[in-house]
Amino acid sequence: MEKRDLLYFCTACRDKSIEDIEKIKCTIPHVLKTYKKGEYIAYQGDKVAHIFLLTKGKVKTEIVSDPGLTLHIEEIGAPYPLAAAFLFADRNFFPVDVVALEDSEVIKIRKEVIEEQMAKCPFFLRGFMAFTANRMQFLSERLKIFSLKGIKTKVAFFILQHTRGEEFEIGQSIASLAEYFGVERPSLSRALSEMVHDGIIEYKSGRGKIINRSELEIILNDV
Amino acid sequence: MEKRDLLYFCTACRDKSIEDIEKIKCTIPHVLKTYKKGEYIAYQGDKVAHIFLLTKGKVKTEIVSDPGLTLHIEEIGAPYPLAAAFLFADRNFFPVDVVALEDSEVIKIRKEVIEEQMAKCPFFLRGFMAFTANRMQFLSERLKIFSLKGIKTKVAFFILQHTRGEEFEIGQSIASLAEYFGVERPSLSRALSEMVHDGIIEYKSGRGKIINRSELEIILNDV
DNA sequence: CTAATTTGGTAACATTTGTTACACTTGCTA
DNA sequence: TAGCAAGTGTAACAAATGTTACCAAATTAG
Repeated sequence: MEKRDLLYFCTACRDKSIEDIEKIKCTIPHVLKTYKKGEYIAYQGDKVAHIFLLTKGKVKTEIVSDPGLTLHIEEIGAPYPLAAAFLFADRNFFPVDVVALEDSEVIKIRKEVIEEQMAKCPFFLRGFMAFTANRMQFLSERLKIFSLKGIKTKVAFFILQHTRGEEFEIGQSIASLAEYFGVERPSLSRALSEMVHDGIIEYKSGRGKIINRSELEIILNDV
Repeated sequence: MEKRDLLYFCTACRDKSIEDIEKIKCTIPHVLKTYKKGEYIAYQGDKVAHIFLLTKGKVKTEIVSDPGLTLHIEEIGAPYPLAAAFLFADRNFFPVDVVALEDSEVIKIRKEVIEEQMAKCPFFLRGFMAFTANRMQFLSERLKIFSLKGIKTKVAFFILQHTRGEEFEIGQSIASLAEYFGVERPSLSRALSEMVHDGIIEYKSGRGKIINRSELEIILNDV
């Protein structure tokens, strides 16, 4: 473990060199644990009393609904704070099992220690808040896109959000945009083609232009 | 404004009587603003430097993509903290306009003041963290449901999440469950009927029973 | 420069979901 | 008790999206 891992949330430490960080007398009580591939890091229903900073390795989460039958949920790679959303929530228990997919390393910091550190170090407080706020923002945006029905509606929303003036850039491949929307690539491709055909937008190789803005609005407001 | 509004996030104050709260010498610098119906509370692109506690009234958010053409996003009623996700985020500007739908009252507290208060009062810190964590949890769950393709998949996930043993309860009307899933009521109704017909579950008036659990798992893992 | 790989457009068809309308139940109210 | 409203199941049809396969364009590797 590097000391930097422990100061993951501290905006003042994040960019410091390893040497500088060694000099800081900022001590945070914690436990360092290593897990072999296949070991359980946390169990469904466990109370979340620590931050779990995954510093090395990779884990998966799964729901066990019946002995022998498990349901895979997602994979998470280091470095990442596990269970950050649960530590301070009213329903503060693990909704899933967490299992090491590779040999992994986890720093566990007690909730009370996190609270103290936030009270003590403004940079840590800001870093922690920034982490949760950024994640909330990310989730909000994705949920907004997902809640829009119809691929053209998603496209219209995306374009209106990513344009100032008349021209927009997709900034990523069609394939990854389709994944972002949660639809199949050919479906997105078809929707785009139809919108071009209908004279609503122009589009070519990642760049586009709004032709009929009010039509875009209509697509969106019809929802 | 009630003083309680100002201590919205403080878990120690939330349940106190108005009289008790009056006795607390906990002062938080703030600005109280009132807006007439139709007035703008914040503009798209504004830097978010305050928490906006909506204490009275109702607001809407909208994207203005072109003069005269606006896109309605959502309505928010008091009491609710506006822009809580943006205050500490790296991208800390309003993504929307915020407009008063009724005569409204807003408490504005500067970011620095919030930080100080969190450092000073553990109850405020916890309350604030609980608010953001609960919201993150809510968003995560909804996003999970939305990201599952196919109504039966959503149903399977929902059931496996809401059951210990063999029996489950929907705990809400089919209509509101359909809304939660983001699908139409008859579609959900059809999916349930088919699952009953296929011998996967039993279901009657809000209560159900898993008949073929492994089939449920298959539906989910096929995704 | 050419071949190989990736990326994107398109078409035909299958599947899912939405839409609309109606019947039936339940609980409540006049 | 009759009548009304809300909630639900269902069916026929329409519309949207997924699936699969193939080709063309763009990019990369050699």
